[in-house]
Amino acid sequence: MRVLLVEDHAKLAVTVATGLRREGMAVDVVFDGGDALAHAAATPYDVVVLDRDIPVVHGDEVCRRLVAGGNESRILMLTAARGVADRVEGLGLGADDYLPKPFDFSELVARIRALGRRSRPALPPTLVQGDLRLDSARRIATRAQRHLDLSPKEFAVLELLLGARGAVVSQEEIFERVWDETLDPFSQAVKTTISRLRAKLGEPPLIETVARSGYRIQV
Amino acid sequence: MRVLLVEDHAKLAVTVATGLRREGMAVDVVFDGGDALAHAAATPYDVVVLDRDIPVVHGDEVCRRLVAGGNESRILMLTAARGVADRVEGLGLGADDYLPKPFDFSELVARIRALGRRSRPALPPTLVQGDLRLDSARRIATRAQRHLDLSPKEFAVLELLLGARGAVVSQEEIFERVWDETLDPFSQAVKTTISRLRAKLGEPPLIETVARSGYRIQV
DNA sequence: TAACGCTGTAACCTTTTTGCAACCGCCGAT
DNA sequence: ATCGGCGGTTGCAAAAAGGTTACAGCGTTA
Repeated sequence: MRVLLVEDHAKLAVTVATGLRREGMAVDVVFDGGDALAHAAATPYDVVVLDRDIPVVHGDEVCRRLVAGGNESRILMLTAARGVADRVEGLGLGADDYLPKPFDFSELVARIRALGRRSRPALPPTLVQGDLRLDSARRIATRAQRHLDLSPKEFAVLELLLGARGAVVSQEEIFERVWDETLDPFSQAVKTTISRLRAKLGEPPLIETVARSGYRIQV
Repeated sequence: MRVLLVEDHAKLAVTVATGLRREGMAVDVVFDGGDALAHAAATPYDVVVLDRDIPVVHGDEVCRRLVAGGNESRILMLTAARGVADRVEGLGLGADDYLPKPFDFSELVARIRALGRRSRPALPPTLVQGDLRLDSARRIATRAQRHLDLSPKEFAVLELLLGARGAVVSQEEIFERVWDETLDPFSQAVKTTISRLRAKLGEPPLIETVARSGYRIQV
């Protein structure tokens, strides 16, 4: 398990790093956001433990850039915030987890382990395909800078298709992943939703039909 | 995003499920551990939101069995415990995350989203033979950069032949693997399809007939 | 309470797929 | 040379699949 610890309080940093090493992790320590980005770009860390309040580049910004840059490390934010709103905001930045300070050391270890166990997130928070842009977290869709007013079901279907990266997704799979079991399996809901989606997406067509197989996004 | 909500407090369960649905998720609800295991086995959920204190089979046990059984869903434990020890223990069971009750709804949403952001399995490799390319996942066939508009049956037959890498495939085998048993075994469907395929593939010929044996792809 | 947005259903229409059957042509054996 | 066995082609029609739209139920909102 490779860990990058970003923490400007030298004493705390050393204590934590030592503790983590004792738990068998390979830990690198940096003291500001600039170094953090440099290190993360150079080394494939499993987890980046990121204090929010750090010099040069703020923790939030580091987080944003890591995610935007396609870095595959998991991010664990250390935050002084106690309010629920702040915590949610942290996750909204693309962090995979957060831990409010002060924290218990054994909990930090448990959370790093948990993060390291997870497979790669890989899907960036916003899916992009050509001039189409889907912000999954905020539920916002735009095409060619124009805002698309999608219903929840429409959004979910589009998200699924986009996530498949051009692979054909069967009607069955769409049905299984977007609708719950209360709906009749022979329902025509999928094709209706696709139809409505196409209308909202406009020209040129993005959703292609593959006969007897399903649908796919034009690549 | 497909979610299984395991929560025995009916009122809370309904409230949460409704809220999640409004966020565009497909939510199934069950009220005890037994049903939870049954549903999880039958449906590929992205995330299982698991209350710890549920009837029939305890949440911890459900979690353990899901993990042990190789279930690929992510598990988010809901726990009333406030102490660090209990929280750590929850993660130790194999849960991917936990959320102490009472929780803020928007935080639950954020966490489910974070968990569900999983990597797509890599697309299977494209089959290539000379200037012919078959992308099975996207259902796209091209020859010499020219797009071939193949029907599902045609695609399936070509895929089968290509998969054989130049070995002879008998008409019988093609018939068995591409058509279902509802079709008359003496049907001429295979040769018709081969004929149409050849027409679409163009020159030079790719599908060779081996008298009294079957067909094969030129190598 | 009225208006509105979301969503599933049903009815109806268009397009695609596909099996069949009739017909053609090659080739070896008689 | 003729016949018979194979295999190839093609027009056709039925069936299946997919697309569109109006409408109704429902829950929310003004």
